[in-house]
Amino acid sequence: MLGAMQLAGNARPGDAVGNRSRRSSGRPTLADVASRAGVGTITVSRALRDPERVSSELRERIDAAITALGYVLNPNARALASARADVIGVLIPSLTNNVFAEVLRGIHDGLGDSALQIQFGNTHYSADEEERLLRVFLGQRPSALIVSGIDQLPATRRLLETAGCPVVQIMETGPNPIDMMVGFSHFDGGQQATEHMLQIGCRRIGFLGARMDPRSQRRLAGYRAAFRATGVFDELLVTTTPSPSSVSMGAYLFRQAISKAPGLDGVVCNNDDLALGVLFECNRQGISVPDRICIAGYNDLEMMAVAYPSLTSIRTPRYEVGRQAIAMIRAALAGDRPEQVIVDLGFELKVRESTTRQ
Amino acid sequence: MLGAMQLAGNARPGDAVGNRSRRSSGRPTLADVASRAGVGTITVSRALRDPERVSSELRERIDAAITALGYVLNPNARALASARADVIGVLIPSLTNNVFAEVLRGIHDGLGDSALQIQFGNTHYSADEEERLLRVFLGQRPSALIVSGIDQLPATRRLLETAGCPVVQIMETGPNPIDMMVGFSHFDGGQQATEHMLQIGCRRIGFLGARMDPRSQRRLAGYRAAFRATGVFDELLVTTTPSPSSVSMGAYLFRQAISKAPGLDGVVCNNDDLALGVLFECNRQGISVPDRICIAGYNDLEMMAVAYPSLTSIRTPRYEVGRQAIAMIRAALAGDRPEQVIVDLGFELKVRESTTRQ
DNA sequence: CAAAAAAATGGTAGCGCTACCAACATTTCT
DNA sequence: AGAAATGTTGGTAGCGCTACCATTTTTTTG
Repeated sequence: MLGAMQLAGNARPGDAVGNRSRRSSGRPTLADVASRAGVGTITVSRALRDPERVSSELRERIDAAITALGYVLNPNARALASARADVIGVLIPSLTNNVFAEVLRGIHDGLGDSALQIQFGNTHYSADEEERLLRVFLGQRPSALIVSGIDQLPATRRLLETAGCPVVQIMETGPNPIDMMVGFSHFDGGQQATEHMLQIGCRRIGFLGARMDPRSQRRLAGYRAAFRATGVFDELLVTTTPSPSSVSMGAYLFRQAISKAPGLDGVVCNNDDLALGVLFECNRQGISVPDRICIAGYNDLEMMAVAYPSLTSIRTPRYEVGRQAIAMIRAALAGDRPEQVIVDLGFELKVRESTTRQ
Repeated sequence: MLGAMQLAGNARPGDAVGNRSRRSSGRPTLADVASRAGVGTITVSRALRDPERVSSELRERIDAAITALGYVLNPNARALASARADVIGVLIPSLTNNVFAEVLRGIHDGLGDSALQIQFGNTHYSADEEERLLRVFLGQRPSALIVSGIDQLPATRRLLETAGCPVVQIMETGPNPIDMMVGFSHFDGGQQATEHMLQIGCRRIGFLGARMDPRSQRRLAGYRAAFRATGVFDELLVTTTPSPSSVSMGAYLFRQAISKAPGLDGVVCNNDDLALGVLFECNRQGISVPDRICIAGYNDLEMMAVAYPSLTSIRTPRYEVGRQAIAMIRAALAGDRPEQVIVDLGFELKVRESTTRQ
């Protein structure tokens, strides 16, 4: 087994680190670096955390010792001693969702060369699972927490409020932030897409929604609001399912919608996967897009602009949400908490061929 | 700031945990649980790790104390004391890639209710970044490591060999595993897709590839091999780019291919995004699929079956790779290392409308 | 130039847990 | 019956680091 190879592999002959006690990991420690550099352990610790506070001469000797020994700091020991881990806990509802994958990418990029690490948890769109994971995370005393949405359970909210670290709610904005917020309005997005369709002459606009998490619900609410102002609404126009979203689900929901809502001339979709499914189903049934059916998606994934016909969508700043969340956390950890604790990054309606009638 | 709220929030009045030293975190510790239950600390520790080894009477008293105090184990202290963290390091080349998102999902599901946590790193398809992240991970003495592919740098490989924990290379299989492997053959997949197209009568089959990481290279090699056996090959049929893959890149590469390789009658794509881009571009240019151009993708994402026409693809067991990797790790950690250290999960050619000519 | 302030460095005592050994209680064996 | 094996429990000494203070050195100030 590999287990046996560890000592053999790590014990460098001629090294200052000789025969240690059985409990030791065999790796060089801060004390090893200190004795090799001829300084106290605490000075090495300082040189690592805040090089400015150590004279340049000692700093050089310490750096040399670190590279000579191949020293790597033990984050567990640091976390234990300082009662604070350099970890940001991130709670995301789904992994297979492109949208959150891009948020995660933004988070990673925002970290840059900071020592912070990401620990992330997948809540599977379950508030209970979110609370369970949060408790696990809090046990590690994270430096900061990022949670998705604004609909935490009351108990979860209390946990977050007393977490003792910066907390950022992402993907949405709302009135009562736990601490900070970065997102955009899903209601407005749903409304704007629908208004656009009404404007180009659609009258019987359906709404297709899968999963129907709180953000989807708000998009649907925006859709309804657009009708209140302008059009004639009919409950049969709304077709939703609690099942997860997918391209095939888009095709399925469209088939349902078209059979129960006669005269349908457009669909606003919960997200881009559904919209793509609708497009394929229209192609398959020989329904012309946009002449007979207009289509709008949500999120503006990369494929939307390439599709034929290209698909109208609401461009959401997913990557930017991740970056901004980290920027706010880093500012807060550095001591200068942003005075703007609710950041609305907005969205943009991208009008394309699927809603362009001449 | 929230920092100030922590003590206020966590100090439950009337709690056994009273005025602790300033350094303490304020949370109940193992010792608090032990004294409340009237047992030694080590017994609580055992009750937590291996309940079977503690009498049922003490176990109940300990459980009661844990819930009464709201005790949460400090993983950093555990990791420090046992020189081993309950963490599995996962190194993945991309986050925005659906394929790896599903592997990650499989990994998470495979974990089930075990105490293991995932720490994952994004290598951005860079071997140097992979090595850097690996060093960071090794500093935490993970319980196991999962790395993508089989093309690690020699130094990275050495680090993994001496990591002293189970290591699983995923997504590919090959001759010299560092420790264990779960994957499938990309060469065979590329070859099989190409052979299928030759079989249905295509003669001038192009290969479109983006990113061209090692796995893509092997798919391309399989494509070439298929020609060696049957068809007449022409280097102009291959169109690749080091840029990341995307649907628009598929459309772009197809435009290139069709202009430089006259008589093109089919394309084998590196992955499904490219294939979808090709389909859209064909639609846009009025090129009939499959009558004039046949299309095959790779991975068989969910949308492939729904597209119109539906798209042929190689179904790869991504989710299963993640699950299997964890299963092997759990077995190894439990002491019974699987005797089958290289697991080939295979793939399946899904023939659909885009390569069906009557 | 002495006194005060600031900067640089070190010693020591934990952080909360587990490895290791020891002690005792209980069962099984000869 | 006593001896040996097994099971259960606890004490103690760290794991590798940082907080807190003490000490020494350097700089600034009146």
